[in-house]
Amino acid sequence: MIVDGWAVRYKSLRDGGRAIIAFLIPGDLCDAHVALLDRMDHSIAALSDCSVAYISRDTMRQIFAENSRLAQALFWATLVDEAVLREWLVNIGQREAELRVAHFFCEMFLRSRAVGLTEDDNFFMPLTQVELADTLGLSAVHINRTLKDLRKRGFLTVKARRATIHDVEDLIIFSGFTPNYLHLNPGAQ
Amino acid sequence: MIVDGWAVRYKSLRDGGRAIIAFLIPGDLCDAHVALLDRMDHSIAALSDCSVAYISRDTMRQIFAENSRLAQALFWATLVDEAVLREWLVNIGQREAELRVAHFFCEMFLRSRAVGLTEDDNFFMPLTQVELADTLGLSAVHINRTLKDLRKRGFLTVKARRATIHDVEDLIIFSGFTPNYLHLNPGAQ
DNA sequence: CGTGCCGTTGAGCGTTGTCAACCAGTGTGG
DNA sequence: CCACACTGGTTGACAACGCTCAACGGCACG
Repeated sequence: MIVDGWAVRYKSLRDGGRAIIAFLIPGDLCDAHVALLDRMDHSIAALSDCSVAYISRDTMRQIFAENSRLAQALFWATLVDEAVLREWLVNIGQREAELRVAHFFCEMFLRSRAVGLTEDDNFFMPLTQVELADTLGLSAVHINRTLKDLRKRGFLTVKARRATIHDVEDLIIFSGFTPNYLHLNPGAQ
Repeated sequence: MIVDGWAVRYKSLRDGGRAIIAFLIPGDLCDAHVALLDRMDHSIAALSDCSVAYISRDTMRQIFAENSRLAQALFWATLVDEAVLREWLVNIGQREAELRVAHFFCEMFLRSRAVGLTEDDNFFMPLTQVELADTLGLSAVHINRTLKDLRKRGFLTVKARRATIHDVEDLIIFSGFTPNYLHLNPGAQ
């Protein structure tokens, strides 16, 4: 489990490139897979200095054997991961560049805020433009131009590993963001 | 759980369109979510006549409480779903149209074969070109042209709700397909 | 003071989308 | 039995979004 910093889930491509599949921020489980799917089908790397907490394979199995509430919580976390992945698929498959980037920043801002990592309207966002490109299925050059446009329109600014969202409500409306997929009220029912 | 036929997981878009997120074929669990995430963040629909088996919410909870091996199996199935989603993300984000379509047919062929639903080199594939477009983040027109190209190159043919893969090995190499993400040997460790 | 990474900008090109027309197959009602 | 409508597939022309290549600027680091 990530305790501090950002990590990244990615796949390497035939042509030497890489596709970024998810970002892990504090509070996220990063490797529930290993306990069950023994072959990993992707890689994980730190993006900044990170602290992580280990949960051993045996502990995982014990949880399933002895603590059904915890097992359900783990299952729940995985289902949320899946929901996020589905939304990324929509974002990348259907939205054009400007909305795509805006949507991504909406998500990361709300997720950061949910774990208390925002300061007013800005948050820790350590990605380079190349990394954003690998994430959003765009070229680095186009990411650059798109960020410029979003800045010019007054939506957001990225500087020195921090992103500032000038008006979250505006950005949510602009990008067509629907926060429900994040299932941010944990275990709610 | 789908027993017979194809179903589809999708999200409706602001502009009236829809994004297709996954296909469910016989053997797939379609709604483990409902038992835990009470709000559904997407929709499911049948694409052909379908038979389904119901597992009640209570049964799901009982499984977690009383049968850790079954709970693990459910968890495992969800992790595989997630792996497929990740690969779709790569496919749509990084590959150009022809490879994208080829990759998709590879996957559906191998998944169908794994549940014994292929006949030699062809299998049930009920999607229209519009549905393929909503799946792969391309326009219907471009799907049409791409299928034409793939046919001309001798890779695959689609006709009357069946797809024929002329040489799976060729198609796998062409599309850069790596089957490991499907985790097709169930429960292996 | 160089070296290297990251960000920025311009020019030209290519893949893919849009619009529009048309064809083939199928089911329906007169 | 034959219009008719409807759905799905096919094709062409043109526009646009995003990519590639290339050059350059700022900044940190050794």
